[in-house]
Amino acid sequence: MDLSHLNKEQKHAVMEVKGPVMCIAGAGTGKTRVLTNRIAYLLSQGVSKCNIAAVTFTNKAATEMKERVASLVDIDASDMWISTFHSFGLRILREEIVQWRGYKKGFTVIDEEDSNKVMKKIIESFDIPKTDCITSKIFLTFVSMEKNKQYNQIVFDNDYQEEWYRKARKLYDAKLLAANAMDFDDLILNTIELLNDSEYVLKTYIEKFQYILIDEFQDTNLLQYELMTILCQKHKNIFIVGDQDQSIYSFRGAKIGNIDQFMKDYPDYKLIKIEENYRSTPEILKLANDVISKNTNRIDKNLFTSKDSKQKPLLTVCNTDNSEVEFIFKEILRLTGKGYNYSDIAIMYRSNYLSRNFESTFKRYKVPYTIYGGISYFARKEVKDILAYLKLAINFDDKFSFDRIINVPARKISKESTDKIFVESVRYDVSMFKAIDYIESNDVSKQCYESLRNFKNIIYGIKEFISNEKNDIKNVIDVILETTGYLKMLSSKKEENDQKLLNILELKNVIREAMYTYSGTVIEKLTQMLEDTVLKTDLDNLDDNDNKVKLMTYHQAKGLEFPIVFMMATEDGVFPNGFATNRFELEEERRICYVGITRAKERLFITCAKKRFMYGRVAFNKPSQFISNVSESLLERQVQM
DNA sequence: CGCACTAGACTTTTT
DNA sequence: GTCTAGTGCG
Repeated sequence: MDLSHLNKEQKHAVMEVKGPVMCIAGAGTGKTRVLTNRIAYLLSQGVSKCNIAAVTFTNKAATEMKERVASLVDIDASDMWISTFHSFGLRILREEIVQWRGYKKGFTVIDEEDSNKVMKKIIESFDIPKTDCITSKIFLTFVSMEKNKQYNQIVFDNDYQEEWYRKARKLYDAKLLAANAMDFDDLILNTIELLNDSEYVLKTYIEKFQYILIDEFQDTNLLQYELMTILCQKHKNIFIVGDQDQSIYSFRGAKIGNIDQFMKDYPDYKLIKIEENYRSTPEILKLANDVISKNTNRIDKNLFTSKDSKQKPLLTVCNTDNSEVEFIFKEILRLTGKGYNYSDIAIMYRSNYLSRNFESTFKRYKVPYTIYGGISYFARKEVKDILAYLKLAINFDDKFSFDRIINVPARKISKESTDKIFVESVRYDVSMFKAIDYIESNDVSKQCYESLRNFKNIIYGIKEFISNEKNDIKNVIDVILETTGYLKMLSSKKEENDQKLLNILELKNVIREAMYTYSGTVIEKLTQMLEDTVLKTDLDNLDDNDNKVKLMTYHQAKGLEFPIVFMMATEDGVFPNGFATNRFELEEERRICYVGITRAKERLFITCAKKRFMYGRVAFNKPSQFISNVSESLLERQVQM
């Protein structure tokens, strides 16, 4: 295999295939290239593709990795174990669980919204007075912390809270199990437990995964690391790539400490540092290096580049948030006038609300733009509603889908009536859907009784449509829209529901695509697609090469690069965020800043405003300490008139 | 059951 | 300032 396009360190990281390897790859040093080439190299050395596992954090990264491996060695990589941590766990669980700890084959995975609904019902059932310390949100964070073994992070306000939490936790587990459902954390936790429970399963997978690769290692949490540790215990060919300076998810449980743990667990590990950056100009890199050098406990590294010099990053101190927007726009117009495309430009900020100022100005200047953020595609209410009909038609046992749509659109089926159905379903040990048959006409209102019959017919209608292989399967979306009355509901307020309808119709494309990507009968393909959508946040193909200015948070920008980057609202209290107080939190903010700077390839503009409207008040902010502490020579500075 | 109103919150969120 | 979840009324 040809590795001549790699530099010395990259080559080393690709070819050092035996034993534990830690690869420190700074921003823009070709991390993905190393990973994909390493997998390709393994394959070219005769390693079978089923003996390799590679895990990342995003679907996007996983898809990209698969595609690039496939093109490097010209194989079909679609069935390779290259996936997100969660899909990885799910795949093992799906393959191995027939009957396990009460879980049955065909279990469902629920998202945070569903978890929240479950917890809310539990707290309601306690029938205790409302308090600030007993909310579903707080309890769910506790559940997640417990599942992730972050026991030390759980701090109860008082005994009362702890007592109710313990009860809630038990009920939460029981409800999920009864519904044959797992939450996101369970996908990792249960995989570990299953491996612990079953000698056979453990043996299968530790034999199987001869080579393990972990991407973005700095963002792994305790459980994810534990899972991979278990799996590589036999072959110990574990390769981790990461950059502790880009760890910006500790609020989600990411543990930079896993890097130290790795060094302890595998004392004979090999360290490979990749420091040559292929992305940014020397001026941008110098600033990045200077900013991040103020963090403590780093494995020291110094990015360098052989790229040509360009202008220094420019800090502009603006008077107000509005004049900051003006400044950025004038620059955008100037740059596009010089030949840059809109798509070369990204505006980045710490918090989503900061994008608000831009919308009206973008429209006024007629500059095309996309603001990233907000609710992701598969989490949208209307999308989930339609999918719930499809899920229920395929699987009558899907309690979460049943609850979701039994009265959406409103069809006079009250909460009391659904409670009655639930009672019947428990009594006869059948699904909620089947339990409708046990409801007598005098149990509920006449309206409700009719609606229930009708509801059954709707679901049977959908089932019939998807069972007939002659039908064009993507049209099931039209069938659902029509028969459920969903279309009628949306038409009532046309203007504001237009986008919703478009989102729903986009599902036709999703289904069409699924017919190509999955195999089996139509229903099998649909089932797989529906299982996968829980773990998807956005439409992969929606990330575009269209000629628009992109606006996003630094978190969303991780892994991306742009010729021109504007870092706006770089002010103390905004960035670093006012919530960050202790040293640990400030260091994470500084890493976010580092991520921001290193997104830029050619030009970096940093702006701040002396006066800003925040939360309906005027705030007088100082320029961010991250930037104002930087040595004089690294930055061009200007103050707006 | 569904709408309208009010209180309160208000970083980041790969799954 | 703006969005949300939760309450109360028709």
